[in-house]
Amino acid sequence: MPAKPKHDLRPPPDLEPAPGVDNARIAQTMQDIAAMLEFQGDNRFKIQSYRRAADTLLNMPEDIRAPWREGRLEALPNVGEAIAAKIDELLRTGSLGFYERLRAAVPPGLLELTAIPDIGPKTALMLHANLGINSVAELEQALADGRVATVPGFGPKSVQKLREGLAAAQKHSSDQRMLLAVARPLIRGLVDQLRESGLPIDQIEIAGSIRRGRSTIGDGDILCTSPAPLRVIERFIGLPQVGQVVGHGDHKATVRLRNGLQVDLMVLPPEHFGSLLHHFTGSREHNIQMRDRALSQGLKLNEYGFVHADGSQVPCATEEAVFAMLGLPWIAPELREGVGEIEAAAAGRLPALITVSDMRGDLHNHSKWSDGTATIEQMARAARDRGYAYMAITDHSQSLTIAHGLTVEQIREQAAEVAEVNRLLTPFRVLHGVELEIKTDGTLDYPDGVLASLDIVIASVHQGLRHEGERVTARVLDACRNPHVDIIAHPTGQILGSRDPSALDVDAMIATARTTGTVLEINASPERLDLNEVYTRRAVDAGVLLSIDTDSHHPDGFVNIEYGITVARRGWASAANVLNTWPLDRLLAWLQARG
DNA sequence: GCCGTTTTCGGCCCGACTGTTTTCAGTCG
Repeated sequence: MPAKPKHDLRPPPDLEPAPGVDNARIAQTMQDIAAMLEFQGDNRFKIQSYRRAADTLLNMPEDIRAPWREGRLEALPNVGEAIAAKIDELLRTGSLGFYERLRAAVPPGLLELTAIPDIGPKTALMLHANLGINSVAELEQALADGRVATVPGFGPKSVQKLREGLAAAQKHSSDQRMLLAVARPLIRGLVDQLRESGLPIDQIEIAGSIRRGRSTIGDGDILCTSPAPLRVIERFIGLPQVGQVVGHGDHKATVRLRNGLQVDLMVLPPEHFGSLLHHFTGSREHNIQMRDRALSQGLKLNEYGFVHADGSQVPCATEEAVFAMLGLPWIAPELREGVGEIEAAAAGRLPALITVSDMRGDLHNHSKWSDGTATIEQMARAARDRGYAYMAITDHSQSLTIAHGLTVEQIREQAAEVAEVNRLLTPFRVLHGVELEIKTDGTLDYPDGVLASLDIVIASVHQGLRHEGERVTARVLDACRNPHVDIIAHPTGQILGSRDPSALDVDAMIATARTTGTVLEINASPERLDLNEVYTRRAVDAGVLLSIDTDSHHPDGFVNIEYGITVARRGWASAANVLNTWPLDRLLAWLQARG
């Protein structure tokens, strides 16, 4: 165990953390501190420390308030005495004196300038010192009237790059991310064009956050091996989807597609493929930890392979070879976030991650009876054609009028149609269920007697998602405690890119689900992916069962299961953690026992 | 500011690309 000094920052047991101070908020503060220290020309390793601490906070599998309460902030990776004290101050008071003093010292508009491509702290400071520029608007003005060209070191090409960077930043706000389900097909299209180009391409793969399966994507990475890198680069930057060539060299090109997505291509000779793939799959924190491990074994690691102390080089043609060199088994890309996967690999304790082929059915789907577009039979046949043994029809309940929720009478009628489809398709099984509204007053949308007559009940919140945390949490916990409720669907209600998660206390829901035996859904719709990977891992750690469902409204929807599986894998889930990997008879017995 | 299978000091991941500063700093991933 690490033997770093411990200082007891444990808060008094009755001290409530400041509201709104969570992992993301503290991480943002740390990133802002790093940026402001950069402006002050502070030690770059100190700056890096704040950035690494921010990464830790964003990727760690638990809520920061847990280690805070237990006095073990300093046990977190990249958190030492000084940063632990700052986290503690933020949690106790909701603010941080050190941060406020920096804010007062750094001109406020400079941070926003660094959001523009090719503007870092040095460039922003030059613009500020020479032209008094304090904001993006002032930069725009200075570019328009030609003053930027008068600053020493700013030649015509630099000015042009600033113009393009500013235009790109205004067109596509830099924090705007694209859904995995949108970005991945785009990048696959580019890969296919290169593969079919007739150029001598040895291997070509998508890397980066797309390969790791992040739910949203900031940019794309393609890498390939070829004996003729320059020809591949030239073909790439000439592809029709390319809107702007940001840069290109002997082994690397960066372009911006017409829709704004930035894509990097790296090309190396074939013997480097494994090293290259590992390097550009990342994440940054995973790579840093891998290089730390290499250094501790007297090796240097880069995208070309390993370098021994005597300078001799060891290229790796496969990723397995990269990991093996460090005494590790291959680690799945979804786990490579620097959150304990290297330690787990070294100890032989990597989970056997769930795969799409583990799934035996889909438990959350809609038909024409509510807001779906297909009949129950069409949905069932599509599920059966996927090789599933069962599916559930779970149309909306009556309160969700916008989705044509079913009255008690209608859902009773629906039972007959389900029975008829089951007669047609046996041994495939359609479970008759409902997506039951958890109403704004906290009650459920059907009486218990109706719920008892259904095969499966999934409960969810669609209305009052903006209720304050205590209220929305109480509604969900009450639903968990109803013995007829089997699954809580899309618990936080988030819509990626457009609707923030509700204020639901997810940890409280996980704790309650653990005692009530309620299953938590990973909704596989690409825009939901709710639970997310962080809460999935907490649920897995707590021993709470998951259900991965597509929430399909038409027969084509089942293919989205891959996105739910990706979230589950990023949450370290195995098939054993997931209800709908079970065979039908085991599932039925479990549902029967719940009543 | 963090960290330790060369441990409490002296390191810190590593390289590509760009523009312009003719030898390298800035930015990015």
